[in-house]
Order: sequence, then structure tokens, then C-alpha cells
Amino acid sequence: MPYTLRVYDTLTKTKQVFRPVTPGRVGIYLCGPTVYDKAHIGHMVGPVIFDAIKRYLVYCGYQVTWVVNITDVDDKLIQKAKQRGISMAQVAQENTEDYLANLRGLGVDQIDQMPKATEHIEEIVRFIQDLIDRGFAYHSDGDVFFDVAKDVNYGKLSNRSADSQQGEGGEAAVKKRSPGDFALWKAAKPDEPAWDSPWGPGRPGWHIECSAMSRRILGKTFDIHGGGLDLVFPHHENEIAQSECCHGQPMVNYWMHNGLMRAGAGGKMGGRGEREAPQATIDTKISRSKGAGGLADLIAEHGGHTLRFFLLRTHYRSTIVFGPEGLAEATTALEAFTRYFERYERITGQSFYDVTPVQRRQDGDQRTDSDGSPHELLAEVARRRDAYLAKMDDDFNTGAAISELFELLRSLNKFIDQHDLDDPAAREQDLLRTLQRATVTLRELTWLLGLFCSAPDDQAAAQDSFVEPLLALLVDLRTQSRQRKDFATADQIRQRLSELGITLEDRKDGTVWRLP
RNA sequence: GGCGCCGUGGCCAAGUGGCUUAAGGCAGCGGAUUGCAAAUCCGCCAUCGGGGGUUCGAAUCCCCCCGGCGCCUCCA
Repeated sequence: MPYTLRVYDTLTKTKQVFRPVTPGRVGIYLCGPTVYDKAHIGHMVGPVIFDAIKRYLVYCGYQVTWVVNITDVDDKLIQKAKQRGISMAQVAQENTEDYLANLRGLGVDQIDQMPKATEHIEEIVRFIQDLIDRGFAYHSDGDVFFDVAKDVNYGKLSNRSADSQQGEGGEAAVKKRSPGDFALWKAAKPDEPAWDSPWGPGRPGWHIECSAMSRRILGKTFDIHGGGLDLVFPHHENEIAQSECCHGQPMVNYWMHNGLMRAGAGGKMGGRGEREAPQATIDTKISRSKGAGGLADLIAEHGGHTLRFFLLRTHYRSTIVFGPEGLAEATTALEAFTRYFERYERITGQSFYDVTPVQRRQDGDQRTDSDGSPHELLAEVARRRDAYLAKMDDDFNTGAAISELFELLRSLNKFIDQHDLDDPAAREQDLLRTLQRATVTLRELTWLLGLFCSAPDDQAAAQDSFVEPLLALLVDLRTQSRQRKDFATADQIRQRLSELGITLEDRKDGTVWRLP
């Protein structure tokens, strides 16, 4: 391969050349949600970036298996179920459905498997028994704990020493040998959901499900393990401890952690509604305790494309400040693309969304004109494409790659301007063909990020109603005024529409209108 | 207290030793285009929190300071 993929690895704190365990194949495990409450935008950072990463790896020719787990048994789920007087399974199901719907809303459609902890209890029990047999875990009055002191490598991911850990206090602490020990299995209290085990009825502790399920699906050593930065400790640290002590081999070759999201000044995570307290901005961290839950509203209000673009605009390891200003800017920036799509369709008669993207990476592809000679535009486009790919190769720098998208857009618009393709009379077949071929690359590169994959349906409402014929009428009247040089009337129509948020653009091939 | 991150133009944001004479976006200004607009194109708009050091060369490495933030307890 003429290119080299580099991935930042949290364990070594360096960018590493990417080499899969099995040539040609990649296994990715991303820590999904514990489904005790509705999803919020912060939960989507990982899924969106990994969705783009999977697309990219597939584009580069890898056969990728991407797993996102659902943790559907946990103290918080139990607590929630009690509060609401429903079963834990119901709580889990509701919130899982909410999570899935939001993933769809953001165009995350590359996940291959979404295993649930409760469906892997046997595997989990087996895993725990193995750890006990190997002397890394101990049974204590119905609970099973991982014995941190037995793991000489404990703390390597988060750079902590085992004995400096406080561990959770409370009643469990009494049963532990050391405060840093963590539960693999928790004995069931009355009224709690429980499964049989060699240690009595109980349920898995947090962490163990990921070790068990990743092994089951991806193997003892797999390529990429992802999650939010907040999971480095204790979750991933404990996963490594469990898996590596159990298997005696590395669990993961590349640990990838996305940055966390923060609410910007005045930002509200849930979309509508007042903030709970005037002081809410003091705690700018986005946490589930802040009464999030309006992600569906957020998607409905701003559109999945915009949110996805907003997330991809910032490097995945950085903190993303989420707020209305950033969202508004993303919306504006994105409109340049949709305007191009409309322009492209007017000129070629083909919808951008119907353009078939190139699905496989081909660096340095020399595209030529129909007569076989290299075309200036196509050469320029190929350069942009290579620059884009180089940025993606460098730890999936989507923000930098997006800058090439804007450059590409400029090249395309410039070509149209230079050849006056807005004028139907100037539309020679060769020029149109070149434009179409160049646009394939824009399609290819936006597709890779999962942007503009399908036509937005937000205009559908307007088209179903009176809006379209009404606007057609006004535009016709205005066009007639302009032909009569009655600009006062024409401008009045445009002005009044503008006050309604409707923009008119007079182009060589007619007047087009745009809703707010 | 321990571990770690960040501070780039008015705002957002790439870049982390020379190939960047600091990408891209938003906003702004000037021009082309337009009946006028809108859109589009062209041009303009930063020496990288402060100080010191290493180096032939630093936004990029080291030290100190100032200012933000995260984790160490549940969190994507």
C-alpha cells in the first residue's frame, strides 16, 4: 500500500502505524451506553467518529467488524427501575430504542453488532471463573472481586498505581482485600434481577461484560477499542486487567479515546426547555444527571446532517464545546454544500444524491478528459482528494479533511463560473461530463464522512403544501415585472418574501427560491 | 494532593521542529458579476497566552509563570 495509516494510541500516548492483527481485517469495539437513561448529544461523539472511521477503513479495503455494546444491567438501571416501578428490562429496552433512534438520526449505520450484557451472562460467568482459577480474582460472600494486587501491570493505561486507588466505599469495601479491587460479580439483593452462578445468584459488575463480549466477537486480541476519555479509568483500565490476566496476551492494539463534550455558555444540551438552575453553567460538564434527554428534539430541530458535521468538524480527541453559536455556524457552513447540490442539479439534471460514490481508495488516480488528456479541473480535484486522504490517514483528522471539502467546493463552483454553466446555452456535453466526474469525488469524500448520504427530507413538507405553487406564482409575476423593467414591483415581491425568510436568487436559468 | 489536557486571527478550528511565506469555516472589508440583490468567484484580514532556554531553524522541544479544563466516585 502506498499510504500509511496512523492512529493515536492512548496506551503508548503516541501515534502508531496501523497494522491489523489479521491482515485485511479490522475489529473495532466501542463502548456503548449503559441504558439507564435517554441518550444525549455527548453519547454520539464516539458513534459518529467511529462510523466515519469504519467507512474510511472499508474504503481503504479492510473488512471491518464494528461492535458497540449495550450495557443493560447495572446498579443505575436497577435504581431507575425501582423509581419508576417497572422492570429493569423495560428501562433498558426503552433507552436502547431511544439510543438506536438517535444513532439513525445522525446517520450512524455502520455498526455490525450490538451485543447486550444480559445476553452474554454465560460468557461472563465463564470469564470470571477463569480469572478465579488463574488466581486473579476471589470469591467473597457472594461477590467476586478482581485482585488488583495480582496484576503487576495494573494502571498502565491511565498511568495510576493500584495501591493509590480509593475504590468504591460502602458495604462492598468490607468484602475486598484491597480498596482498588473491583467487582466482577455482585451478589443479588432481594428484588434485584439475578442470574445463577457458581457464587450464588447475582449479576455482572461493570467492566466484565466488555471483556467477555469483545472476546466472544472479536477475539482475545483485537485491533481497536474506543470510548470516551472518561472511560480510560476505571472502565478500560479494568478491562485490560481482566482480559490480559485471563489471556496472557494483549487485549487491544490501539486504544482510541474521544474527547468529551462540554456545554457552551448558555448552551442547553436537550434543545428546548429552561435550564434547571441559573447556576447550571458552573457545571459545564455534560452529564446524565443534568436532565438531558432531548436529543431527538435536537435532531429534529437542527437536522442530523448538521449535528454530524458539527461533531466531525472538531478533531475527535479534542473537547467539543456544544452550544447554539457553534451549531448556527455549522448550519451556515453546510449550506454552501446544499447550494452547490442544487446548482449541480439545475445544470446537469442529476441529483447529487444520485451520484454513485467511488467506494474504493485509489491514490493518485489520474483522471482524464473524454479525449484522454488530463483535465485541469480533474487534476485539481485529484490533488484535493489526495490531500483529504492524507489527513484522514493521520489519525482520522476529519476537521482538516473537511477543509479540503470546502476547497473542492470552490473548485467546482469556479469551474461552473468560468464556463458560465448557469446559462443553459453554454452547457456543452464535454463540460457537463467533466463537472459530473469532478462531482463524483465530492460525493466520494462526503460519503466517507457519512455526510449528505441521502437527500434531506425537510423540504418535503413544503413541497406537499401550497408553498410551492404559491411561490411559483409569485416568482412568475415577479419575472414578468422584471421583463417589463418594473423593478419596483419585482423588488417589493422579493423584499416581502425576504421578510418571511424566503430568499430569491435570479439566475441565468431562472429564479430559484429558498426557504429559511 | 496524584495523574493528565488545553490556551492559534473578532469567533470556531487544523497544524505539534524546516515541505505552513500559520489550512478551512463563520463574521467583516474591497472587487468581479447582477437592473439592484442573492448566490458564486477574486482579493484583504493572526507570528501562534506571557517570559526564559535548546536549535542553523520552534506555534511546534525544555523550564517557569498566568489563564481555562478533565480524571482520581457513576459517566460516551
